[in-house]
Amino acid sequence: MKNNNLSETEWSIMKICWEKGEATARTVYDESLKEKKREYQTVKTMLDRLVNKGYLRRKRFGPLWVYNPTVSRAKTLANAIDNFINIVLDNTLTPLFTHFIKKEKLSTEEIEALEKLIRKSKKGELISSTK
Amino acid sequence: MKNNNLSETEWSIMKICWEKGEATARTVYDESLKEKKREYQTVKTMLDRLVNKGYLRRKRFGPLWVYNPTVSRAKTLANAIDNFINIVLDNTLTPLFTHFIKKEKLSTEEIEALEKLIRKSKKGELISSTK
DNA sequence: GTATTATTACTACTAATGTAGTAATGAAGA
DNA sequence: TCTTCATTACTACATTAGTAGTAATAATAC
Repeated sequence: MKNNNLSETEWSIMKICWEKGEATARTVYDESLKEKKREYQTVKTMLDRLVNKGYLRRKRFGPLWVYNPTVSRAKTLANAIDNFINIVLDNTLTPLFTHFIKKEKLSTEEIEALEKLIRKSKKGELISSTK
Repeated sequence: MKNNNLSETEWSIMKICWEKGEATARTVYDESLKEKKREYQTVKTMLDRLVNKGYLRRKRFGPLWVYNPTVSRAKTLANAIDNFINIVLDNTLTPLFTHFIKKEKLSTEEIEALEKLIRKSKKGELISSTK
């Protein structure tokens, strides 16, 4: 089984692809320049790798290829979050929350999401994660 | 500047080191077996790499080396979390919270931490993160 | 003190990641 | 149609990550 996780650079390319929906290599390249200086070929390679990893699909449009995501951003995010919590946090969320407490930079939107989370957890059957 | 981020395997080795405080290669190896089958040499290489990356330090104890962390787990976690939020989540926390809402598996301890977080964010000056 | 065992040091090899060059092909202008 | 420019295809190369083998050395058991 291969490791198909996204690398740092791949994330930034995927972000652009999700935003655009459909895009040519050129478009992605131009957009990616705003974030970091990279050669066109580098971006191209990333796109092709992402196709290989199954995150993107490409279709011919006359002479050029158009790339578009095969997986939703939400789904990919969900995986990444689970993965991160598993590998780094050892499946405990408390360090994460304590971290936020220290930083205490939450938008109203985020606070709302949090309150919703608490309400839901309190009334619903809550699966206590030991340790 | 080198990329000194911890890889997946390195995280699991570091976890053991943090837990033990001080440990010989052998100890770490034995402990790591509980989690996954690996050769002793593999673990040894990881330990040495972690020394190179500056996460571990080693001291001679007679004929053998004893490894111990140079950075606290909390600090390393904090970095990793920031990094993750930056790279994957694009600095928005909402997807993270929505993810938890979907899963709704929070321990009482975690809920407590969350409530504390909300209280703190509400009274303190809250820096609204746009987007 | 010699054989056996544990530990360390050194080395190797494959895959993944980040970066990019060059050749080939297709389109488009003159 | 010939030249030029955009795009794609193919290839390369250094670095990091994951895995581990072998040689050397130190300890320990008789």
